[in-house]
Order: sequence, then structure tokens, then C-alpha cells
Amino acid sequence: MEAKILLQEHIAKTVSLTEEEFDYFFSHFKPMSFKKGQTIIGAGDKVDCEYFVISGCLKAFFINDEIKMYILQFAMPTWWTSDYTALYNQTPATINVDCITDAEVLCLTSTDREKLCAEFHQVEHFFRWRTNKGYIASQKRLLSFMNNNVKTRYEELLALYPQLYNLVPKHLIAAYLGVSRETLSRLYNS
Amino acid sequence: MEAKILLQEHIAKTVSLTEEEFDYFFSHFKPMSFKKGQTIIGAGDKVDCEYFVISGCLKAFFINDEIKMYILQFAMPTWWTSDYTALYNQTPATINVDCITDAEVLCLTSTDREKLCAEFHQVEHFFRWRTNKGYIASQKRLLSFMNNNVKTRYEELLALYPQLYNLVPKHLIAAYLGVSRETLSRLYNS
DNA sequence: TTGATTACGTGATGTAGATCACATTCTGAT
DNA sequence: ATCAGAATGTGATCTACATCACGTAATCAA
Repeated sequence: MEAKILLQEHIAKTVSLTEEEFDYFFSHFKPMSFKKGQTIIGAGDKVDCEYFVISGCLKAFFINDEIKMYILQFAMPTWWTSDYTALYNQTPATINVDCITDAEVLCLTSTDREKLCAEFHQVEHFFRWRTNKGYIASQKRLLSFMNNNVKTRYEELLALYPQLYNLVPKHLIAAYLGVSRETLSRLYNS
Repeated sequence: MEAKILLQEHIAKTVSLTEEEFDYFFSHFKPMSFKKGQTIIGAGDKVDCEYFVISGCLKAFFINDEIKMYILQFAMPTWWTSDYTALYNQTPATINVDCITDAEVLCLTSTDREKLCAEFHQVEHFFRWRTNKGYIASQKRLLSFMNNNVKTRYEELLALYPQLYNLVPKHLIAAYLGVSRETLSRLYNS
């Protein structure tokens, strides 16, 4: 019940649910396991779930003209991920999500999320705050993109997620920073 | 009562409140008027409100080393703006908000927002969706930043907000695109 | 163990956009 | 009406980073 406790503690940071309420809440999540390299959401797919990461590391990324990859988010344990644009607009996925390492996730359908939000004010509150944090983080990253050069962004990233350096190959870090792998390589060998 | 109706119609797109509920909701908003060039939030300020734009055009921007300005958002009627990082973390403002034109806004304190969210499930729902849309838009802009060159981003911006072209000076559009005014100038004179 | 695939490093060269410098027009205050 | 300060245009030069090209090391499957 590792997964259940992880989610429970995560939720408890924002709202308090009784044990019963949480059990009910949790019953809507479907545990899933993936192997390294497996695709969770592929471009063009219908998207109806979002994912809470229990273990492992995912990436949410966009591919331009089948050539360049840009990583929107690395998703580590206790992070949520999906193609939210597709999920909320009911459009085919333009963002891919796949597994950098073996991973376990909890899957929640959009329908169930809305149902739970409607049933429990507290759940709606939780999701408002979660999205709010995401929004703030996204604005911050945008600013960093406009304001900082690659070196600064690289240092920022490593300060924020020191685990990443050993966990994910360098070309993925480059794809997150929006820089070529060659430039990144030259950058930290100097 | 222009302002009241504008807000009412805006809210009604997401949730239904009774006339009484909306009156109560609306009573927490404070109308304010500003002149072109006036500062609403300045870097370093304590931030405890967010603003719903009734008329005019605001900009939310960051200034780097007192030199470069980057515009995070133009706020037009029915848009919300503030320094959300400062608002949610209770830290001094790092984002400025000021008026590109004369403007009328409705001001809502963070305390009142949270109170209203707690009192009305529907209000919490509204704010969740509003933030959600903001998050999706922010991710989209980030992707565009990584993936597209200045020309494409410029065309995207004008397609999205045709009014901007005549309303705001070009160097502000450049500051939104994260490009020098010279480069932008060369771009649309060719 | 071997061959294929992926990760990574590094030189040479190209280019989008920044920066600097200066001229011109527009706008707003007195 | 006039003057000061914005806003804009445009050339010359500079630079961060991309792209191409090629090499080596690491990983993995049969």
C-alpha cells in the first residue's frame, strides 16, 4: 500500500480528508506499471487520464516535425502529469508522455476527477491549489527562458532537481533546457 | 453597473450562481480606476490583491537588472492579473503591473478569494478552471518559445490578439516576444 | 562475445538575433 | 507653438547557440 500512503500524504499537505473520504477518493485511482521506454500517452491518442507518479521518472514532451524534442516536464514521485491541453479540450494528444525509467503511477480519469471535485469541496480545493502551483512554476520557467542564458538555466535546473543529473541522460536535460546536446556538453566541460 | 455585468457574464461561462449569491460575491470586489502609466503593483510591494480588468489594457512584467523588460501578460477586459507568485507565497512582488492605457479594474483580496472559495463550492470551481486555463496557456507559450522563431511567435501573438497591434507600442510587443525592438522592427518591415 | 544502438565529446562553420550607434517621427506637456 | 522625451527605423558589427561531421565510449540483446 506504498502508493496509497504516498498519495495520502501528498493530499494531506493541502487539505484534510477523513480516512473514509480518502479511501473513497483513492478507490478511483487505478495503479499501473510501466517499463523503461514505454509510452503512456502518444501524440494523436485520446487522453482521458492524468497520472500521479509513485516511483520512477517520466517525461512529458513535444516533438516538432518528427525531429526535435522539447521536454515540458520531468515527472518524479508525487508529481502529476498528462497532456492537460488534450485532457481539458478533449482533443487528440500533442504531448507525449513516456518512461525514462521503470515506473509506477496512479491513473485518474478526467471524469472521476470532476466527479470527485463535485462531491467533495475539499477535493476541488486540492486540485485548485495543485494547478495553481503548476501555473506559478510554469510562469517562472517562462521568465527564466526569456531572461537567462543556457548556463544559468542549466544551473537552475540542477539546483532544483539534483537527482536528475544522475538519473536522466544528458540529451534529455538538453531537451528540457531547449538547447542542443552539443551546446550542453560544451557547457559543463568548461 | 457595467463592471458588475461584465464579471457576472464572465463567471457565468463556468459556473451558475443565483442572483443573490452573485451579489454577495460581487460585494467583495473593489472598483478602482487608473490612468495610463500608473503602477498597480511595483517590484518589492506587498501583494494582497488580484485584479479583474473591466476596461483598458495592463501589462504584467519583469525587469532584469533595471535594464530589460519581459512582459508576462497583457491583461485586457475580462482577464485577471496579479503577481501570483507573490500573492500565493506572501513574498514581495517581483512582477510589476501597470497601465498601458487608462484602466478600470475590480480588485479582490486574496483573503476574500479564499473566503469566497470556502463559502461557495461553485466559486472554488470557478477559480480552479480559471487557473487551469492559465496553466494550459502558459505551457503553450513555453512550447512556442522553445519551438518557434521570433517571426512565428509574432504571427501567433497577432492572430491571438489582433487588437494589440494598434493598442500597444511595438517595443512592448517585442518585450512580450522576448526579442529586441530592433529585431521586431526589421521583422515586419520585410 | 560480438555487433548494434545509444550516449557523449569536440572541432569547423553557419545564422538568428543582440547590441551599438545614430537618424527620424510622433506625442504630450507647458 | 515649441520643446523634450518617447517611439520607431536602419545600418554595422558581435555572439551565443545551432548544425554538421566525425570520433569514442557505454549499454544491451542474442
